[in-house]
Parts: sequence; C-alpha cells; structure tokens
Amino acid sequence: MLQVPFIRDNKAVVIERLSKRNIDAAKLIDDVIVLDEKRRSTQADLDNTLAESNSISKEIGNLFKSGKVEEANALKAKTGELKEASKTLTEQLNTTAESLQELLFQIPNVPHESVPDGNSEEDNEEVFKAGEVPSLHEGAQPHWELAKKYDIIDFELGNKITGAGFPVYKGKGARLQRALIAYFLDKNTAAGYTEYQLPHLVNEASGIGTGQLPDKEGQMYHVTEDNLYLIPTAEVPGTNIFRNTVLNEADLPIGITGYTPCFRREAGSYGAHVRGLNRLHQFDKVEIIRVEHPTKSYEALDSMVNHVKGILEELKLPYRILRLCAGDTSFASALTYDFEVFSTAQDRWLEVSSVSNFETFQANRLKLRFKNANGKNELAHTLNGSSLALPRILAGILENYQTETGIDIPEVLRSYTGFDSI
RNA sequence: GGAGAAAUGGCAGAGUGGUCGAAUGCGGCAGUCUUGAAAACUGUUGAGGGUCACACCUCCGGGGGUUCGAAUCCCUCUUUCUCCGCCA
Repeated sequence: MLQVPFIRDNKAVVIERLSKRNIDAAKLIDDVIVLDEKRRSTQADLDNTLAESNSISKEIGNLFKSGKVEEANALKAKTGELKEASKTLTEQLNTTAESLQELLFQIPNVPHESVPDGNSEEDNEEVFKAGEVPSLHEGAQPHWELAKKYDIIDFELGNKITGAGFPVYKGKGARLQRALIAYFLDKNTAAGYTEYQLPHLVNEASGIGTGQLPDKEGQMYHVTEDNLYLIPTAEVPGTNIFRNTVLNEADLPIGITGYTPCFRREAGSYGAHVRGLNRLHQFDKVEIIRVEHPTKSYEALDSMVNHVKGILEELKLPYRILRLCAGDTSFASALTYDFEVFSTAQDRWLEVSSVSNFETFQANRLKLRFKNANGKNELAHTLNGSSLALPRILAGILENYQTETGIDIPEVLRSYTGFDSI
C-alpha cells in the first residue's frame, strides 16, 4: 500500500510510473487525494466536537462535586446534542476511511526507475545468463517420465490421496527433496540468514498484512471452521513476524530464512505448462526475507540476487536472470528479478526464484517501522526471494543430469543425499 | 473439551466511574560530578491522527454497549496462566 502523503507530494511521478504498468491512475490518484482531504476535515470536525463534549463532561463533574446538581443536569442536554453530532461524524469518517482504503488497496507499487516498460513476459529483460546447457543423449525425457521410470515421484498416488497437484515423493525422490531443503537452508544460514520454522496456517490479519487478503483470497486454501489460511509462501508468516513492530535502527538489517510447504489453489491454471512438477497445489520452498534500512534496500536486493546465483552455480544448472518488466512485476513489488533454469528436455525456461524489493509497500500495511536517527518512526523496506523453490529445481536436475542409465546427483548435494545417482 | 483467574507504557507493576495517557520501580536518552568509567543526583522518555508550529482528538488485548463522563461497569472474541480431561 502506497503512503498517502507520498502520493500527495509526488502525484505526477506516481501517475507516470504507474503508467508503466499500463494503468491510467490519474483518476484513482485524484480520488485518493480528494478522499484523504475529506477524511482529514471530517476528522477535524469530529475532534472539535469531542473536545467540546470532553470539556463539558469535566464541567459536569465539577458541578456535581460542588453540589450544583441542577446546573449539571442542564449541561447534559448539550452533550446529548454533541453526542449525536459525533456519532454522525464518526460514521462519515469510517465510510470515508474505508473508501480511501479500498482505493489504496487497488493501487500497485510504483515500479523502480530501472524497471523496463512492457506488458508481458516477452518484455522482461535478460540481465544475466550462465551455465552450460548439456547435450543430452538421444531419447532424453521430461521429468514426469523420469519420475515414473525411476519410481521417485508418484503423481497418481497423490491424485488418489488428495487430488491433482499433490505429488508423492518416494525413496530417492523423497531423500533428494530433503537434501535440497537442507542444502538451501545451510547456504542461507551461512550467508547470515537466521533459520526459522514458521506456522503453515495464518490468520486473517497476517493475510492482509502481506497483501494476499482481501484481493487474492481465492488463491489460498481457507480453513473456514477456524478462519485460517494455508500459506501460499513462507513470505506470509515470515514477514508478519514484523507486523505492528517498531525496530531500533541498530536492529537492521534483519535476514531470516525458512523452509515451508506452500499451498496454492492456482485457480484458472491449465494446459501443458502445469504438467509434472511445473505447477502444483502443494510444493516446498525455502525463502529468504530481509528487513532493511530504506537507504540500503537496493544493495540488499543485489546481494540476494548474488546469493541465489551462487547456489545455482554450485548446482551447475544453466540459468538466466530476468529483470521483470513493469507489467510482469507483481502488485506489491517495486523491482523483481526472476531466476529461470533451462530445462533441456522440455526445451523451456522454468522459474525457480523471484527476488523482490517491496520498499515501503508491505511495511506500510504491516506497520513495520524503525526508530530513525532523529528518533522518528520510519517505515522500513522489506524484501524477499526464493532460495529456492524445490519442484522446478528438481525438474531441472532430473532433466539436465539424466544419462542413459540414470540420473546423476549434483556434486554439492551428494553429502546430503548419501547417493551419487538415481 | 470442562472449571477458574488474568491481559495496563520497552519491562515489572499500581490504579474499580470524573482533575488518569495513567503512580512507582527498572531500563533507555541527556546533563551534573569524574582524567575516563561506575555510582550518585537532576531532567527526559509510548503510539496514531492533526497542525507551519501549537491546540486538539484517539489508543490501558480486539470489537460492541451502558453513562454527561470508562483503564475502571456490562456483553463478546482472542490470548495467557492454574486445575481436570485427552493426546504426539
């Protein structure tokens, strides 16, 4: 959520930057400013009414004390009127504030100046590419075939137990999953991130805090009996650690990492791109989250990108980094880099990580602040990224490391798996 | 799941209808003293809205109510603690 004073002071810039997202925000921004003015003037009226009412109440108290009961009772009539007035004003204030909030919820984050124009993934800018695309043997297969051939992932069993998109990992497949999680967590903690184990269900306030609610409600599994939501990413519980928090400047930067399963309804997805591990309702992911001083957040973003790069290089997977264009950058993000691994057998790029700087957009909703050098509370910047998402990494490994006789395990993982090949 | 108790500022902890945004202690910050530090002493120290700045308003777990007036009374939700039950 953008800050109203920021919108007020930078109206033209906000509109211009939002136009990169292909949004004509002029009307929306005007409405916000008008509503905010109305909110403030209603608040002022209400405050004055309450002030008068407060002072009369005090007077009544004093009159009662000195035994002037009749005078006191006379004043009560006056406060009755004020009470009515303040009630109406409160209602007005609430509706105005709600409408304002609704508008603000509709406005995405302002893209960073380096974000390229564009509407779709074709306009994303490749900023880095590395790794060798292996030349596979004749008859190389996509991972869903390999999974069946080596009996390491059972999609049909998942269908039986739960439904589509809930695969069952077996034997070496399960062990490889566990190895990847442990390896990622080790890399992240070695880079200074503190490991967390987080709840997999969150309440409504947390969903609102990171922006899944109220808009993207349909994307989360909802446990209605207890009004809890299954997390779509560790970002939700991880970032909500800091909801309604005032940190000390010296606490920054904060870096945390955690492994969680992620649950996504993926309503509306279909087709070839959802085959195998490409798109699932439940998958595993190791996330990194940072809370940064506003002057340091882009430095932090770079270091996160370098960190993920390091992991992909150790895994020796061919990958590229994209700077997402404005149209492809998620609602809350100011700047996002996507990492994609090349799947040789599928002959396509698979997104394995998305690293974003949200600047104050999330912090504003979360009320995540720190006490700055002047002793004032200031919104912090939040960032997060996958480090990394398991299924497509697994797909990438299976497909790129396949040989005619099996699947080699990347060397860095062998101490975790306890075997060299499948 | 049942019975009972509780939730107050960074922490501890007073406050059961009016002058309480809130005693006191600890902690934090600033100063005095000191070569420096500690101790001692003095001052200061929650958040949000609003204003050029004041004023002013709101917040004593969340929401609602009673009252001219609520931290204080009532309802409700959440959380914590104690006891019982169940349980990995």
